[in-house]
Amino acid sequence: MGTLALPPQATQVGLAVDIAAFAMHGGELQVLLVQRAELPHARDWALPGGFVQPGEALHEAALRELRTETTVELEPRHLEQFYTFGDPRRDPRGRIVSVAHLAVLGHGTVRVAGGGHTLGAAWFPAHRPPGLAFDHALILARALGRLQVRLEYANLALEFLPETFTLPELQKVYEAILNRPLDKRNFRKRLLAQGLLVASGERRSGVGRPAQLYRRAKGAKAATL
Amino acid sequence: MGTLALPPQATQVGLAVDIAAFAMHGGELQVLLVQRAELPHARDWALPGGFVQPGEALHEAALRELRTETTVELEPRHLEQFYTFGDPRRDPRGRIVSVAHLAVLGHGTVRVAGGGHTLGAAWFPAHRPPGLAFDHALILARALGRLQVRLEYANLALEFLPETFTLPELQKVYEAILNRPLDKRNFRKRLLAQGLLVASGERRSGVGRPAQLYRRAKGAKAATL
DNA sequence: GCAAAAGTGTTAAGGATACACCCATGA
DNA sequence: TCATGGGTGTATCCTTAACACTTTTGC
Repeated sequence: MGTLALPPQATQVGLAVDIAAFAMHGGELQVLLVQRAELPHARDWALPGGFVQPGEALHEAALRELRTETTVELEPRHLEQFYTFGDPRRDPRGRIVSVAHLAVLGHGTVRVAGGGHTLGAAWFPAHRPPGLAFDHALILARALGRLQVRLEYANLALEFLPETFTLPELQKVYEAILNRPLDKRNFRKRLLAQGLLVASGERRSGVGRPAQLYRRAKGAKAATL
Repeated sequence: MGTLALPPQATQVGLAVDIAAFAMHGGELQVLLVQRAELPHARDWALPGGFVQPGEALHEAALRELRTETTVELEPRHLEQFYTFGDPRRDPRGRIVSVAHLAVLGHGTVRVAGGGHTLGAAWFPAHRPPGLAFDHALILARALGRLQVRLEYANLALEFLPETFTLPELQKVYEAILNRPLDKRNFRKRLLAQGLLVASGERRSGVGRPAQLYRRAKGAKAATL
């Protein structure tokens, strides 16, 4: 057997992950951003992210960065890698390649605080973010596109909501992600026809007529890949 | 201004690209493989690929590796990144992260030879490849899945064919990629209804009735992203 | 009883599927 | 004239989109 070391032509690069983490609140789709403490782009807002550690899988790095940079309360309900940004000049510090991830944080994951080497963390409207550091505006735009595509043929919308929810609430999730209104009757027909939802019998009261509560049907699995 | 060097926590990893390059011949979808000359996995077949060089964009690295390892005759008609494989143990030599690419090589790109540090290069049936080195069987499987998805809503099938082609030829491309037969009448209706093809007036003769030749309609753009 | 939000059905159009025979050419 | 592959049309089903009024509750 020969030696199993990295061959000499193996260029070493900095490997990072960035995470576009979404949640619903205030009836709007929000994205989680951190305020950078260091140069370059000090005090600018950016997607949470950082360098992958030795021996760490990519999705582990994404989870760790999310936790340490933003003090989110819950585990992401969905996490997937969606594109790798490797333009040699995307970061002025040198060659840093970023594997971008899309995360969905469930209902209630609203309180965030800066952690580690950031000045803070906060939610921003996903469809009209502030100016972002590096190429993060591009990364966010692609994450939104991916989220919209996933929504259609995975039941990803459920990940934004608590265990029980009403159909109007679910529709608001769809509308916030797609950024356009949907017809109420067609929406209900389509969702119920999929058989992924079951009525829980309870009703949620508030102003107006109380709404039927639903939960994910047994055997309906979360979307992966 | 502060210094703009890589921060100390930036783990350096080996960054590679691997390419699943497809073409049609013999009425079958084929994938281009190279035979490894070096350990690990010496003499095993693998996807062409290699390390990204400093200052080189990811797609440039993919193009370069394709050229130097396999002596293909033509530029790829389509090239896109589709997933990044970063399991810390995917390569016994150390931490090597691979950005996997999907390539379509046009008609006529059939003659290949090994180049650089490979023992050879050859085409294999994409749906039943030989045993592959590293995690390349997984990468190939995902590339096939992506190719099938792309086929539907991009006019990617045209990239497999010469400038003019017949509808039966185009149908064979679809069938080879989807790995199932399609109805001739429905296929023709659907493709012609899209308005992406125009008859060239010429006909191609052979055994049986000559077939109408088509070409891509002006203004029909190649699929990207 | 009024404001506010939930819930409900039908129609029309377009797209997808299933299916069998005739046509043009070369040998 | 026969073998070979190219070319054509229709009926059905399903999915999607458009569209307005009634019901239930809290105040």
